[in-house]
Amino acid sequence: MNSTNQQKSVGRPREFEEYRVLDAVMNTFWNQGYEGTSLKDLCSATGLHKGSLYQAFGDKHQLFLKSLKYYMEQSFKEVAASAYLHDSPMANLRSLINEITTKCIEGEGCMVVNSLVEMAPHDQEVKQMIDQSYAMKQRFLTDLIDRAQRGGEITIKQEPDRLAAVLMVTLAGLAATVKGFSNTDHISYVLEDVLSSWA
Amino acid sequence: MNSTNQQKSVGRPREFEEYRVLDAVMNTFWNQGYEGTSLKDLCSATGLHKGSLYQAFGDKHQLFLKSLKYYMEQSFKEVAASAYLHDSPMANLRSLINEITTKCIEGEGCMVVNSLVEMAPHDQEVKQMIDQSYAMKQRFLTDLIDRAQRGGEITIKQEPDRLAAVLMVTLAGLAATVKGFSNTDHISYVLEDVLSSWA
DNA sequence: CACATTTATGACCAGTCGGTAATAAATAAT
DNA sequence: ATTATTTATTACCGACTGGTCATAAATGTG
Repeated sequence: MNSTNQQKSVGRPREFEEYRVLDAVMNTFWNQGYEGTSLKDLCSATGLHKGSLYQAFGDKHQLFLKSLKYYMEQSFKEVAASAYLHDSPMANLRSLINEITTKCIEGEGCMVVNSLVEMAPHDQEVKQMIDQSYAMKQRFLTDLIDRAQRGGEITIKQEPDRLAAVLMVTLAGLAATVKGFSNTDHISYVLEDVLSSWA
Repeated sequence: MNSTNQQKSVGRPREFEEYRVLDAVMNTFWNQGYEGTSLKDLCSATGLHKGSLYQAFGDKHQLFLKSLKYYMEQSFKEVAASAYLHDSPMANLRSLINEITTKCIEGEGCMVVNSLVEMAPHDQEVKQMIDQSYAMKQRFLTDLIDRAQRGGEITIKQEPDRLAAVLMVTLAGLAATVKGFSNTDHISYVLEDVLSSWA
C-alpha cells in the first residue's frame, strides 16, 4: 500500500532503507557466492545486525532470493534501454549486446550466471527464478533478431530463436570467462564477432 | 621413481589407490563446489578419514587443486582423441566440439568452468591453473580452425584465434547453461549452429 | 502518562567447520 | 624379537556457522 518510503505505522521506525540493504547484500553474494558468504559478511556489508536482517528479510536463503530478484530487475532495466536507441533492429541489437558486454566486464561477471553455476542444480527456487529470467531475455533477443532478419540486416538463414539461443549461451560464456581474465581486451570482441558472422 | 603401484617402501601400506580417491574427491567438488563441500563430504565420498586425507594430499585447498588438475588431465584426454578421427580438419573440429558438448551435458557442466566462476576471482592458484588450461585449449582450437580455413572448409574471414575465442567462450557458456536445463535438447545445437555459421 | 507495537542490539545456542595430535596398527629392516 | 617407518583411527581443538531469543530503545496511540 505504501509505495513511497513514508511510514506512518506504529512502532520504532526502521533506520535503514530497504533497497540500500538489498543492494549491499546483492553485491556481497554477487562476488562471494552463496556458500562463500556468511551472515557476518552480510552484517558488515549492510551495517545491520543479523537479528535485523532476519526480521526484515527472513533467513539467509530468502535473503539471497530477494537480492537475486533485485539484481535481475536492476540489471535488466539498466541494459534494456540500449535496445531502443536506434531505428534499425540490428543497430539496437548491437548496442544492447555492447551494453551487456560492458556491464559484464565492469561487474566482473553476472550474478545470474554465478548463481546458475553454483546453485541451480541443487536449488529448485533459484533454478526457477533463473529459468523465468532466461525465457524473458530469450524472447527479447528473438524478437530483435526476427526483425533484423526480416529487414535483411541479418542474412544468415537460421530460426531466430536458435540464433537467440546462441547469443544467450555466448553471453553466459562471457560472464564466466571474464572471471579469469586480467586483460579483458581479447574477450570484448567475442560477441561482436558472433553478430558480424550473421551479416 | 615408482611409476607403477608397487610399493616396496617401509611402513604400513596404503589401503587405498590414490587415483580412486582423487576421482571421488573430484566428483564431489565438481558437483558441490569448493565452499559447498565439507571435509565430511569428502570423507564419505572417499571412505577415508580426514587424517588420512590430510596426510596423503594436504589440506582442503591442496586437495582441491590436485583434483582439479586430475580433472583437467582426464577430461582433456577423453575428448582430444575425437580430433584425430578424420582427415578433414573441419570434420575433426566438428567431432571434437560434439564430443565436448556431449560430455558437458552428461556431466551436467564442467569442473573448470565451475571453478572459474566460483574461485578464480579470489584464488590466484586456481586462476593460474585455469589460465594455462585455457591457453592450451585455445591453441588446440586455433590450429584446427586455421587448417580448416586454409583448406576452404571455413569460409568466414576472421583470424583463427578470434574464432577460437568465440568457441571457447561459447563452450564456457554451454557448461554454465547446461546447469539450468532439464531438457537439454535445445542447447545441444548451439555449438553446431556456431560452426555452421562459419561455413 | 501508560501502552501497544515495531525495531535494534547483543547474548546465546547447538552444530559444524577445517585442522591437529596422540595413539594404534601394519609393514620392512635389523 | 626389536626397531623404524608409514598409515589408520580416533579424540580433540578453537573458531565460526546459521539461527533464536530476551531485552532495550524508539515511535504512534489512548
